[in-house]
Amino acid sequence: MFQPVPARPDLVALEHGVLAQWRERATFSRLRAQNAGGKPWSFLDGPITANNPMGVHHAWGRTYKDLFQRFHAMLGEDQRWQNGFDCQGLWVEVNVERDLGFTSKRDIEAYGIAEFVSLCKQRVLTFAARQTEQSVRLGMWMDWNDPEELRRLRDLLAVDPSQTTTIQGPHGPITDTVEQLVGRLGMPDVGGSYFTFSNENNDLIWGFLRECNKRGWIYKGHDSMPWCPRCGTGISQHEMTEGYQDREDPGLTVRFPLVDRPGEALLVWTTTPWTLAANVAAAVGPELEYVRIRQADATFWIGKGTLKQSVRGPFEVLESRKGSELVGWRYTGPFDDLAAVREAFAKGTRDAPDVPYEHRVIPWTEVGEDEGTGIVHIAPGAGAEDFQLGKSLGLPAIGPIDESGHYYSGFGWLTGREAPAVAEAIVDDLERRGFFYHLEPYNHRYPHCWRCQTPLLFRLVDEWFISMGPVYDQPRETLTREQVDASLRYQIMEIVDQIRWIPGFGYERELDWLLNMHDWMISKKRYWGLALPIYDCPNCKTFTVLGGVADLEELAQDGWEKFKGHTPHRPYIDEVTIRCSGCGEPVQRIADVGNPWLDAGIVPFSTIHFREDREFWEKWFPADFITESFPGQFRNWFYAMLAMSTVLRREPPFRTIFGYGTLVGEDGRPMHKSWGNSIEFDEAAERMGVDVMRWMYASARPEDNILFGWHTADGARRRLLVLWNTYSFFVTYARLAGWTPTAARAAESPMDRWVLARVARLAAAVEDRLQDVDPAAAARLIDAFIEDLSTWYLRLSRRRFSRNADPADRDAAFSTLHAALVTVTRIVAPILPFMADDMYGNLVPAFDADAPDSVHLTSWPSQEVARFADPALETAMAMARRVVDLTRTLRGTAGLRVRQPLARMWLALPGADVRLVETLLGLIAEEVNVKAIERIDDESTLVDRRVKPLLPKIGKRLGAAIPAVMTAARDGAFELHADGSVTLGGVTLAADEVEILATPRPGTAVAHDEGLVVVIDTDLTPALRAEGDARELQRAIQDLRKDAGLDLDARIELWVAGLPAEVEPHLASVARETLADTVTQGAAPEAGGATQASVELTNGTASIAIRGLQAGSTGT
RNA sequence: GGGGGAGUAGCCCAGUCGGUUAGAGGCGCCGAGCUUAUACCUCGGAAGUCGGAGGUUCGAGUCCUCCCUCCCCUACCA
Repeated sequence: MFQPVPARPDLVALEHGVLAQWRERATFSRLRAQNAGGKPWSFLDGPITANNPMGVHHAWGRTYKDLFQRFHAMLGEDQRWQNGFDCQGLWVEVNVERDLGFTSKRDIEAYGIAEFVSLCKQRVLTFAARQTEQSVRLGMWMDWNDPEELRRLRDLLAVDPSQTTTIQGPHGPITDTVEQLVGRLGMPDVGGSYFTFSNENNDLIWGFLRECNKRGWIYKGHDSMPWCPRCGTGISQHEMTEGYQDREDPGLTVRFPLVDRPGEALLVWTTTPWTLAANVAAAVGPELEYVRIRQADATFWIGKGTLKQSVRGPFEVLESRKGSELVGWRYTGPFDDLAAVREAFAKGTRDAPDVPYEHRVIPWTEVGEDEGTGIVHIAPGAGAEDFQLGKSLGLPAIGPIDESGHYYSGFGWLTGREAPAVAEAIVDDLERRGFFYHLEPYNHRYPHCWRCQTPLLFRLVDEWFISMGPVYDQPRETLTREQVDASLRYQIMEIVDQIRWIPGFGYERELDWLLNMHDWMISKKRYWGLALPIYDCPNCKTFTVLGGVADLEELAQDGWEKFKGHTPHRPYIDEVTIRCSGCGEPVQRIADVGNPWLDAGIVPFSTIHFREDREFWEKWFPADFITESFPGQFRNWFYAMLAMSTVLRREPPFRTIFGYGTLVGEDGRPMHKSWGNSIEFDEAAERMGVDVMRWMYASARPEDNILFGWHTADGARRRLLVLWNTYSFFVTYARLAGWTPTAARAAESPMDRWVLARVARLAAAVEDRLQDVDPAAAARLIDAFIEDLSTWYLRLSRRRFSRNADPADRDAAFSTLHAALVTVTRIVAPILPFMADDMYGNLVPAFDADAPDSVHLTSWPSQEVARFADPALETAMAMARRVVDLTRTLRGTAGLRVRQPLARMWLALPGADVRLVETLLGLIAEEVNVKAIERIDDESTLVDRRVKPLLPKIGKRLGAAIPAVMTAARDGAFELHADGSVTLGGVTLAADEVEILATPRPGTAVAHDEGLVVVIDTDLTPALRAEGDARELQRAIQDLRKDAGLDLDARIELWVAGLPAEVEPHLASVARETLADTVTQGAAPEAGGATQASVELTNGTASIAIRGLQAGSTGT
């Protein structure tokens, strides 16, 4: 017997039960064993940052990852099932700093880098364990580490990283120091998720960097770079985009008095007053027009086009000149007395190093007039474009601030002060000294640190880059081999060409990024991350890039013993000096750590053992499939993998990339705790259940944002409950009937054959959609099927499952519904792993000793059910359903409820499948409660024929004659010819250029749709009315049974009073349908525990009462 | 600033090669009906200047031009 199933399931409890069962039965290990040796399907997991608990947005992507892995497992394909954690970088550092209450890098240095780095590792282990547990809860099947073991390693690491311990690997126990075991996580002997902080990961990046250096692509850049004063590090172009925010800055207009033109001054505008101390020049547009104006006793030079926005108060224009005429004018800078300025200027320019430099006007074609004064303040030490401009003219550069954003010494009263905070003081100072002109707040988008939201400053620094190569000003297809070989970006583009991008715009977007990106800045002046293997000799200016820790050991001069035994992280790695390849002097590693996208970009190599097991690597590389949320990844993970694979192999690291959008609250706004639209993963899992979440995710259109919230979840749950209710119905009635699955029997009735045909098509169609990476379409197909199964198959077949049904037909119905449900559980298993397995577990294993005990161990069912396919039957059934709809509409307008039987209806059917539809007439008649259906033929007086010209076929040919033809068609003014052609509107159309449809004659009570015409006989005889009354009576009694909470098979006593005589003949059948053992004409006895009601019938009101005969019946 | 996408019913959104009556679907609303699997489901209804303006065409939600709004990518305009 099937286990009883509640009508309203507790999905969360169900999920916990299934999780326990998977654990106890080792279901996942058995699946892996079962598919071992199968055709490989290589999924590569993009690492999730192990820095916080995972959120519902992660669950979206992880649902995709899991559903595709499960689907391919059902195809029998072998997989690696390796999850990944992203471990290194500023993300983790910032949180550790916050926990410690640190505000600057000085705090970290004081605390100790070794201890700080250890805390970063511990944090990663903490959240790797946490995310592992959450992912398991989501139903994600991966080769997970035991979270307790990760926490144990973390705790041991905190106490003493050098202590020895033992963990269980897939091939037996492994003993090593805690630090080394942590560094070996994810490697073949240790197993489990990969961690990007692993020794192997870091080491392979070193190899990649050495390869880049071999080709001359690594260089040290000296530039004005965006810089976060809080984090104390430069911000790369990749990171800038994420940090733009609206911000109000002081819009300050200052006067720069001209040295050679007494009484005249330039008006210059800036939004960063702190950079004025680094001013070197004032730029004008050589082609722009500038005017000299008089205001009170002062005269100013200003861009003509900026007068309106920049000049306050009345003024008089004195003269006008082109910008090029201003070039070379000397002016007095606002901070010329500062030692740092004097010192920088004393060195002169590149072209005249012996003559002290003086502030002057320089030309710059980029100067515009939309904002400011048309004269641009240039500070090469505090702005990127300024730096480039200064460099091209050989001007000096003044770098005013240190890594925490404070002025260096040599800046007088500014020294030691925080640059962004001195704006007000500088304004006061300038006002006092006569440099001030005007100040007003200015709102603009300004770059901020993506991690800590601090506004960025521009600072003169050295950073390390991988050159992306030249951008050629010509179409890609015209590039020569030599050009491509000289430019990494075009090499990557060739790789991008070989990848399938879903959605398609990802392809263009990646190419666009590659074409426009700057060189890849790989250095970060921080602590926790890849130790860049760059040894920059201060002595001879050559730098060495190592290709692995083995190189380091070989070249080590000093400090190897201090490093030995540690993972390749700061501070220990910094202890080792090597011999400079240029001059032989000892040289230290640069202090910088690496860009974290190097860490994630190498995983197509590091996680599949590129170095230590080439055969394995070749089996799994390239990945068949990756999927990630696309915001950011075109310039981050996707880019890093593409770049690294291009350098190392010049082949694609993955074949198909499936990107998806952003998860927002159900109000369409980003989730935000203070907006009340934010939902934590754990809360969602335990309140809505993860199958519901997975259904929402799978159904979402990936390229759009998904709206996630409790209400949208309710919608998804409703859909799933329809499936559940079908299953619950089946189990309830199978138990009542004592039916259990037996050898499959051929379905005979059209309805049974139809539902099996439907499920066969579903299996094939879902397979097709999932193979084509279109889960949303797969979910839509499943959704439509559930609807068909419940509201058509089951609705019409319900009586066949009842106790009174014909036993053979009832068996057929049970057998069919069982087969359909079992197949559906297998189809939905990848998306709804819990509900599917729970249903399957009840439907199958107890009755089939050969069947797997989990749906996830079954194979994809499309082959097995393919023989049920029957498209013609499906088409005919669709027509039958439309007939039923039309008939219901007619009954509604005529005020005839479906319970009221009708004598007959007439039906006009178009098309060729008439014979097939005829086999369905019985179904239609029963569903719409009519005694007989008559076909309407062409000669019928009930319908006319109508011509529908097929416009796409005739449009081009007829052109301007169309309106006349269409008017004639509408008016029915046409002439039919024997060969099927039609003349109308003065034109003759061939048979294949028109459709002939039936249409109701005006004035008839009919419904129609695309030539399908339904007419009902609304004439009610007394016999029909009596029969309707009987149905009414029967329904009222069933309602009473429901009210009384009686079991489905409880027998009852029935009393009926006031029943009109004409209904009496039907009483016996009413009693049979309502399981009434006794029927008494008259009122129920007083105080008999009976439930009563009254029923409105055609000829009066009847009173009814029932009493259950079955002891202790308290409902289902 | 440059590039891409989008704008269709109260909301989320389909809409093919241009085809005459704008609608697959979902949510919501109104009305009716059905029902001992389903506080569910079915049927019907209301409601739209297809962002705006021009153009091409026998015919435009669909193609073209310009404009408006939103989103995404990209960008240090001082």
